[in-house]
Amino acid sequence: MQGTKKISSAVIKRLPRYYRYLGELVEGGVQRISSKELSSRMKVTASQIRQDLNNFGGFGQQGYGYNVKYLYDEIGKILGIDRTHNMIIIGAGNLGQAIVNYTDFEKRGFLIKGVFDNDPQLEGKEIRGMRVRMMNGITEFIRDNNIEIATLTIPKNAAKEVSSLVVQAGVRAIWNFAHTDLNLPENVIVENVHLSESLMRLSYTIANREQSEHE
Amino acid sequence: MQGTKKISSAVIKRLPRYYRYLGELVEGGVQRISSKELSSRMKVTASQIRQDLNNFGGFGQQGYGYNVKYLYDEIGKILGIDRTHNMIIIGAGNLGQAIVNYTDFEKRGFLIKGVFDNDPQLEGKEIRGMRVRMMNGITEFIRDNNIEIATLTIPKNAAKEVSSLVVQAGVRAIWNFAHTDLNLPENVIVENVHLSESLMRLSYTIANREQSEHE
DNA sequence: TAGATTGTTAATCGATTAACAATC
DNA sequence: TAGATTGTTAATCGATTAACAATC
Repeated sequence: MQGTKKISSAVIKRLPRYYRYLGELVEGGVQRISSKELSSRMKVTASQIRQDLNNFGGFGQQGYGYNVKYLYDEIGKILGIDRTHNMIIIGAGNLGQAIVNYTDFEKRGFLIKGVFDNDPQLEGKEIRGMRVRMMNGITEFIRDNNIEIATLTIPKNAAKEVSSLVVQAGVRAIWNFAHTDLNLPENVIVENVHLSESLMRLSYTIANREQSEHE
Repeated sequence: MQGTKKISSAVIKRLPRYYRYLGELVEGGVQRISSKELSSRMKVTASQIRQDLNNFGGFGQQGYGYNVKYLYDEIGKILGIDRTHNMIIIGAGNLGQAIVNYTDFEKRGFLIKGVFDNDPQLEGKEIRGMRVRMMNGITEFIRDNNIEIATLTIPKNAAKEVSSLVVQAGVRAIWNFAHTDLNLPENVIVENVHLSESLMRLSYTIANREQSEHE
């Protein structure tokens, strides 16, 4: 329902964090909250919260604030987690297993339908009740199970090839943990999680703090 | 050496990606590159590359471009990976194990000195030649081993307490995989990796693309 | 009603892109 | 030298913050 206005990626990056805080408030039994109160908890400006939300419509009420549960649900809809998404994990190493075992994703509607690897030693291994499958049947699996998202927890040298393969089989989005950029058609959605880059940013900040401390 | 000018976080976020691309060029035996050529590979503007680099000094040469190896090394220094960082992993579940087993971090100078958990069943378990330790000795361990970074791969309900504990023991930076914000003194560096938020951004984009496709 | 707080416009601030003189 | 490409200033664009009228 958000019309034609383009939502900036800065806003989209913040949405899940709003959702998390509102979820905690719901759990805590809080029924209403003002942008001011929420801003002090989240350490952002109240102005930013109101601006962000108003990209999607007016969810609050003057003089009252926001109904926590309602706003939580609305942001859930905006984030597209009011429905389920079929997902596969490619790469059954520790990281792949960690994602399969983290049940919160399923709670949010991301249904893990299959786990794949190319190591014959892992074939049939059970991870949270799911047998690891070999890569050869993956195209059919994607079609038969209406897979929307493929999570890549594989080494970087295999990532470009595997991502092309699953996209051709019909996957619409890639959650990419491989330490490389993928080269896919424009209409394929890619969300990168580059852990080594995250660690380098941490390292940058350490190096930089030290410097100012020594001055 | 970067003087007093404050570097924007937008620039810092891009630095590791420059470093990755330059590393690949070094491996590929490429000796020089222009901002234009790099920009077309990385799909950013040449102007942005030159602006970003000039925050830290002039690394190029008019009419020539940049020496790949030199620029790679210089960005490495800026990122603080020209030296080693002692690190511990708290939480020996799949995610913690994945990080311990991912040897590239060690190659970049992030030395994993210990792995901790509070599950007695895991005590002494070997992960890449390292015994899992119980939490009770962690304060001494941090002091004795000069630990700079603590990686938290533990559930969110434990994260705030554990992070305070290790900070008090002398840790300067937290690499936080727990799905919560930590509440630490200003001088402590926190780098968050919130996987569920990443997945929600992916989901947002899916929901949003569908909409425009249907119009 | 009076007080509170939103939705929204205007002002400010910062980041990106364009342009070009300097110079290798 | 002529051509290429940087470093850097200026112009543009976008995001954040401030302010306030609308209204619950």
